Amino acid sequence: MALSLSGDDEEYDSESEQRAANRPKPPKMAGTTSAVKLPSNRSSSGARRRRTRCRKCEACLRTECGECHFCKDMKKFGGPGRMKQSCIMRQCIAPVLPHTAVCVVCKEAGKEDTLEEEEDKFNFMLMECSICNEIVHPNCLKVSDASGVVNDELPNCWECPKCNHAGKSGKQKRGPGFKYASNLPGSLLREQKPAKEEGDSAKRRPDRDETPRFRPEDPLHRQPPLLSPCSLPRPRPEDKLRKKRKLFDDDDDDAEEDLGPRKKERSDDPYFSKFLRQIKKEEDDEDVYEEESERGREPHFRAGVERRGRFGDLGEEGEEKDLKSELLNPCIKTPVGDSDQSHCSSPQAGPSSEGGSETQEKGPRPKARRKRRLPNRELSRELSKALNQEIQKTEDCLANENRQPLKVEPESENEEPKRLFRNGSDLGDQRSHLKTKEMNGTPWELRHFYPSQITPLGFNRSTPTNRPPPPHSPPKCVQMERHVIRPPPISPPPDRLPLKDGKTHTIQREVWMKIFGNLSHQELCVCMRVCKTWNRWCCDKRLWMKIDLNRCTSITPLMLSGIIRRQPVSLDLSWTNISKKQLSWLINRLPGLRVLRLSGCSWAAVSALCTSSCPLLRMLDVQWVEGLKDAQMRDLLSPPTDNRPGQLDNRCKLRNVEDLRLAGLDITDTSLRLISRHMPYLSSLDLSYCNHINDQSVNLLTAAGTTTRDSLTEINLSVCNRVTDHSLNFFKRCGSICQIDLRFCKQVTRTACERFIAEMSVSVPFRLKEEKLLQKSS
DNA sequence: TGCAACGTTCGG
DNA sequence: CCGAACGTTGCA
Repeated sequence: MALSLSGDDEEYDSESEQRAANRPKPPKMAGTTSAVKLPSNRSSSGARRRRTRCRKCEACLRTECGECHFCKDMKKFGGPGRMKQSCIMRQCIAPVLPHTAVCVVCKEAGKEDTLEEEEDKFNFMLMECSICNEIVHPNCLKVSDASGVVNDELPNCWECPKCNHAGKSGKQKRGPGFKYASNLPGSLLREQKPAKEEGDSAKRRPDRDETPRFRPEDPLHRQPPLLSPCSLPRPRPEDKLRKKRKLFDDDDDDAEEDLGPRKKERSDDPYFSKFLRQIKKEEDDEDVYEEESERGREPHFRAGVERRGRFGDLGEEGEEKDLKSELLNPCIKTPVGDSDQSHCSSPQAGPSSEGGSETQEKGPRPKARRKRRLPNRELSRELSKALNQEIQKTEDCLANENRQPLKVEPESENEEPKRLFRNGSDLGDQRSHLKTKEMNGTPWELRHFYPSQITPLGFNRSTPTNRPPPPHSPPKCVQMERHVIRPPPISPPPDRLPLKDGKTHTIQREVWMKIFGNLSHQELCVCMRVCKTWNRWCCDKRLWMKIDLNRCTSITPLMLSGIIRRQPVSLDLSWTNISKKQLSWLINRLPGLRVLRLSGCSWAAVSALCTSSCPLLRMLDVQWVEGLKDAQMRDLLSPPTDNRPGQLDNRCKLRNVEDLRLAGLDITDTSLRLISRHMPYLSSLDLSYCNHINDQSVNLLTAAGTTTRDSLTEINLSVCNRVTDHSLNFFKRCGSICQIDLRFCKQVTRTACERFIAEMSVSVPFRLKEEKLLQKSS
């Protein structure tokens, strides 16, 4: 077999062949060293060589989390050890060829380390073809006119000139980092269907167009109320949409605007412009930079993201859409291409392999080029690539050293996918759509006002149908679920900004950080596009303590990865269509999360909290969650069901919650009992619009022996129509209560409030801040 | 030699 | 289709 590995491979290879032909797998064959089975889709000459950890990337340097599925399986963590998989947090980002790999031609190992010139390095490094699996030194190939296509995603991986020239279509080869894809919300594995791999791009393109992944009506159906219960009316998404969308367009027409901020800075401000030019890497790779930036404008963001970003101070709005996308997707705008860093790391997650074939040679010399084609078969693929691109480029690239002296070239197909999402109609009739959602004559938009903002009349959500339609669970949305999202980076950024001349900028990182700290998220996103160093700096989690995706109608994998990358303390996913898998995945990777807002999401999604542990969570907002009733509250509050030895944790998963928002839920005293029992630190409780809440409920919360009696400082019972004056008596026993909101409680009278104030005045002075809104004075 | 874990198969 | 299982590889 054309395998460039150590001698013993021959046998196993033939064995593999046999196996492949004789499936199902025969029972253990004694005496043979059956090994790597060939992929069933194998259409080419060699068995694929297993890759191994790079041992350098952040993932490799991590220790096992001890909590993931695979860790729990490990013997060292008390598991049976059957799964034999690496910790999810340790999935190598840049799996390398094993040391034993040698060139199929000269039988020697990679020699790039012995060389200085970038080009030599490339010519003497081992490259494994993702199609025929041959491992060769590019220099050992005699193919003259064709060049190989380097797979950005994996070190030492390309489509060799032979295969490339023969027009074979490649399969995406991924390393270990991808192998658990099938176990994660973002599986990529399933995409590698052999049957689908074949076929030319010409065929695929229409294919894709026929099945747009983004259906115009989807976001409409899922449109949450325009007013959140706790805020002023927000501008309608469509108001800004046109403009914002345009920011993301990368059509030629729009390119100028698209590049907007950066270009402007560079041209308008001579100083800044000069400065930027000094930054190492940018100047030499101007084209690359541009291109990467363009490329970075990933199409899917144009799709679902409803641009109502509230990142940073969004008073100025305008570009929230851009912002939100960028925020979560900063790295893909990262300029790369610098020969000393970018490639490097190997798994440059660039768009890779399969897909179209219209790449063009730029120059004669580089023997290989980076593949720039966007896959045009499935959106999921685009997304996958974009994701990997993002992650790998910005994070890991910086960490590794492989070098590939390749040139980047423009890629026309890049623009392709975008069209899918630019259908201006997608959000076009939101307005009319919303109108159809009016209930009981109350405009949709008004349904979620807080009492102070609405007329409570007719606002009694007494039946489930009166509930604001929360988003349905996300449609079976391939693009959202097929992603490998890697753990957040830990590597410290450089202390100083490297400049082109080899020196570094005089201002230290911490000073820059202070400056960045004064910028809005929107501005940060712009800064992220300046250079890799800024990109990393601006991603510092201190700058992203709070991430707000409220009402973002489509949570994409890129967003998820962006979130993980920033490790926010506070995350607002209200009124989004996040799925259970996504949420679960997120929570498990946000160990420092303190504030989680999920209002208006579906119970299907929120139920992710049942299986995930977030011990640090202090604030949980699940108001208006569709389907969240007593039974679900029990699931939410009860200890994990996994009681295998070593997994036992009888404590409530939400035991540290201090602020709980339950507005608009059909919960009864049953839930309140659980809350009282399981949330000893509960200080603020929002039960507004809960129609089952009555005096007895208040009695429960304030009864002797309950922790809530002493811990509660704020309670919101507004628009709870079963609550009467009598409840006020119960509140007298609350030691710490500071605010009682009884606004729009039909059965609560002002007189009773005044009486309460009078009676309490002896010990704790209260006042009426508003009608039926009692607040402790001073 | 033993451990970690890759990549595939298989069962639900 | 998904995830558990496991044979075998790669390396210290």
